[in-house]
Amino acid sequence: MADNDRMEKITSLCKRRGFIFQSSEIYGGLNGCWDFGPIGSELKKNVKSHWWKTMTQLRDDIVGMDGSILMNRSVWKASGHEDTFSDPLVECMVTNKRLRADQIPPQDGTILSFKGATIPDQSLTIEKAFSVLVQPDGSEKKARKLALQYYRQQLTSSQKENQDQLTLIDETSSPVEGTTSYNPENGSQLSEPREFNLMFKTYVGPVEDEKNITYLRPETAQAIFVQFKNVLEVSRKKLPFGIAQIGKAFRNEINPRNFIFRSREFEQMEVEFFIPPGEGKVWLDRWLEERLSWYESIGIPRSKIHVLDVPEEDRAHYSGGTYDLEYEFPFGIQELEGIAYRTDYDLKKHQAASGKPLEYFDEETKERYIPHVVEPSAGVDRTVLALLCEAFDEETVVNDKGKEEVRTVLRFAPSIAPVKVGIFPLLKNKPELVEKAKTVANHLRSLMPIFYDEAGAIGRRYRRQDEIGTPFGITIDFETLEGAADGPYAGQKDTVTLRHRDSMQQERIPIADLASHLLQAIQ
RNA sequence: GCGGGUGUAACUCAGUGGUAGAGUGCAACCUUGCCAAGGUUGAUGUCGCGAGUUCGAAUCUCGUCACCCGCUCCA
Repeated sequence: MADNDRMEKITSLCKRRGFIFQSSEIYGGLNGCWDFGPIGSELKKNVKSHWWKTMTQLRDDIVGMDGSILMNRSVWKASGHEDTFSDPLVECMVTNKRLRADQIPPQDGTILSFKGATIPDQSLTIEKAFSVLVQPDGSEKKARKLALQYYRQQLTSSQKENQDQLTLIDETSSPVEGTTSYNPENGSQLSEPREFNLMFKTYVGPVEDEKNITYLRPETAQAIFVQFKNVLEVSRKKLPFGIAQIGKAFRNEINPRNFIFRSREFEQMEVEFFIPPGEGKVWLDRWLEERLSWYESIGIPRSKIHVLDVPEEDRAHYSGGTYDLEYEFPFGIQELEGIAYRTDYDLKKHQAASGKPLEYFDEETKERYIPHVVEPSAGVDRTVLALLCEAFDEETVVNDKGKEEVRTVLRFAPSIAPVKVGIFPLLKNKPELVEKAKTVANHLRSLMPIFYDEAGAIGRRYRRQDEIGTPFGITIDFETLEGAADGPYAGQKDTVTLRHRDSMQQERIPIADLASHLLQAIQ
């Protein structure tokens, strides 16, 4: 299941070869933020263009848009984000479990209060007040045990040696009715309520005034909903039709984890697909199939994707059905994409809050209604990570001297590989080879991302490209200049060696055929 | 947010109070006729950051930041 070793190798490769760096690294980084380097940004760009092309260019029923990250605060009030993304939370002081302050039931009982605890031998005293609620049917003994547990957690590791001798001081007790300051599960005192806001708050304009508050968008979807009417109007589409968008979103995650998997700033690729009411389930299943075949097309096989039909109790409040597409990451099976039937929840909310009609008039049935929505929502960064995990391979090969060694290779599908072809003169110290290689490089450079490399032994240059997943290598050798020694092009000049990343096999091919051959292979 | 671990060159890591190291990689040159070859030379370090203790700190103490693991959280 979890394979930490593999994940570390991938992370390390990403840094070493310029896929992904820690954000603001020279200042110690920033939790939950990452930068894409030269190769990584190319890979990410390929994922996005491939998605964009599939969603817009290759079909007639989806148009694109690019919404702003900052929006009128009313958007977040109407969508429900301001309420659900921001809660006063309290924490159990013993278990650190977080609870919503407004959901604690009032309780009766007796409060046992302590002024602190002490270890007499070490003349060590913790002076922190702590109290426990003893429920009418509860025991005081248990309450004291819980208090001791709390004080033990306050000890430093060196003080913990004699924690058995810890005793409570100044116990007092008083009855109480209807308190919400204690954990209903164990009676522990709760911390003061704190605001937990998962949205990044900011001010529009230079004045930090309450009325200027808005948020960095926590999802791109809302930009689409609030522009639904405009896009419908100008695109002259009829239902069912969709609006696609790729863009950044921000969530102040409590605990970013797993490299770029859960970060605070991330990029989403979303379609809001508008449909007549009653067609939700049908389109949900159609989109599931669409999306699975898309992942397949970029090199993530269906067998590696787990489709989770999210049970109703786990779904978002607005959802009338959700599929989670999960990928087998080395750190576990985790969500790549959510396909949610959002019903007419969002448009209905915005229509009510803005007072602007967001209805659709169906010319055929002469019905007027608020469209329902099916939303395939994918994470760009997660997809990139899945591609890296899927592509990463360590292959044992026998080297020149008959010794076994490890070849690290990223087996990207050619269509998404950051660099398509490496171009090498066999030897650097032969000007005719170098000159010819540069001519070939310049010939191909306008057609695809190439990498020209003349430094070091040819084998090393091949392996360097293997590590960033370049599917093809072209070597200009003496046969290029003097004519092929044998094979179909025997005697013919201007042929090169074409080397394949996965098999390491080589073939001869005329320079004149390179462009068309490669362009076809990287589609 | 809690607990545990880690932080030294681009990467992997050694270095237990006294001059900052290795392997790999990188760069240049030589050699080299196709899979990380050989040789020579070279560059790169605020030892994560900040305080403290000390004549002296990569090393000890405290704080802090980041990453990893386990919880927790994930509208």
